Amino acid sequence: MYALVDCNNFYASCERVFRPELIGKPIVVLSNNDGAVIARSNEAKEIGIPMGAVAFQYEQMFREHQVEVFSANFALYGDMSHRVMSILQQFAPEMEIYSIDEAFLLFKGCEKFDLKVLGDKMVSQVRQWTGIPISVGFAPSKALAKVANRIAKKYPVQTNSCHIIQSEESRLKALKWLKIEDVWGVGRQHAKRLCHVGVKTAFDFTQLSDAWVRRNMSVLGVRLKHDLLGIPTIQMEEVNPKKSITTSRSFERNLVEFEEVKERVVTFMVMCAEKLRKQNSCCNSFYLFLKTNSHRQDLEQYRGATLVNLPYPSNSTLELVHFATEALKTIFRKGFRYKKAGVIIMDFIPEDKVQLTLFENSNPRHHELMKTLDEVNTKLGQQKIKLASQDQRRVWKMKQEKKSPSYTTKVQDLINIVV
DNA sequence: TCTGGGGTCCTAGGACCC
DNA sequence: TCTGGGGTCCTAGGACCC
Repeated sequence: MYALVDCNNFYASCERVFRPELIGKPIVVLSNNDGAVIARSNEAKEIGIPMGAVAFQYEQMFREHQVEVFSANFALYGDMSHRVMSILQQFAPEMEIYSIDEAFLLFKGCEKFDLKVLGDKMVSQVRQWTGIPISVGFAPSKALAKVANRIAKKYPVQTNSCHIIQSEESRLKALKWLKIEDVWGVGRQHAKRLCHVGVKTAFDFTQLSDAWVRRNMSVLGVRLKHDLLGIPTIQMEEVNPKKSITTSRSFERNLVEFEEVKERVVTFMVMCAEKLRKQNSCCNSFYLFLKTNSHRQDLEQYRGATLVNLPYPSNSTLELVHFATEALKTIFRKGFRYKKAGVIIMDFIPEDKVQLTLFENSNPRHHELMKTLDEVNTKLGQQKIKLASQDQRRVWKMKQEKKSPSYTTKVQDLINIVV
């Protein structure tokens, strides 16, 4: 049996752990630059605030219902996620961390255990040790565990936040209950097409022929169908090193000057390179893009992008920044108002398996330099040592007016308890 | 004024090989 | 009437996830 464990309204719940007076009150968490709603407490959902709501369009609603608004605090969420995962790990022989707030557990060889008892214990222990509410779904396949989890989340009182799909009867009942657009792996496009052929529920989907599903939804669709039939087909996945690393941001205002954009692009590449070294890889190529604000029909639009193949694999910040700056020169056009840019590094190889080239290679002296740089920045805080080409004035420029303290990752932000 | 960020996988079609 | 057959690799675009 598999379990899918999912934290309820995760970001909102994290904020609530340290502000217990907000229990029962509507909370929303905003994206970077305080742009859009990316998490909502149940109370906020009930008021009718949709996912992705644009913050400035909902200001009045926030005021009217006294919605507590938070800027995203990813340091807090990442740390809370880590705590939850480390507790879950103790319950099953195998775990796959699927996202910041979800994990699959595989209970291989645990046939003697009473899953309901185990599930209840997960819920109460995570709640007690971290303050985060979770839901648990058990089933014979990953896709069905997702379904079971949804039921647990939808009916927390009846299920005690833990639902099990094991019998054929419970499987059919669950699939007939689940709308097709809510099935894991069925997005908007597939839902539309499925609707056209009369598929309304997950059960209807399982009645389609493999051939039709293969033709219209590729092998992924076929795997999903079998998983929903109760034949475990979607496997547990190992934690693989990343295949690409992205750093991109919308700017808090439009940027016009090359130098301004360059500063940002350099910083994005610095951040990518740090993550790249953390997984002990070098990259062979990167993609650089910049764009104007596509929401503004009144302004002239431009999207520039370029794929750069490096002459040699590298993870040196100095080298990568150099190539990024050169690449930016080729796509930057004067006269546009830029709203967003980003760097995606890819084609990784392990650091210790770099093939030397005949004419040009990564500067070997950079290796030690980067090691020292990473050590200093780890010890003394991010961006303590910067390149001259980065912006020297401030680290964060994003609009983040309602950010909560980093309660669990910064000593200055620890909560005080007065007895 | 104001609209997120970071990933993965699959497929079709073109270019190329012998 | 008829124009070989069997491959690989790469890329862009589309779909999905959180």
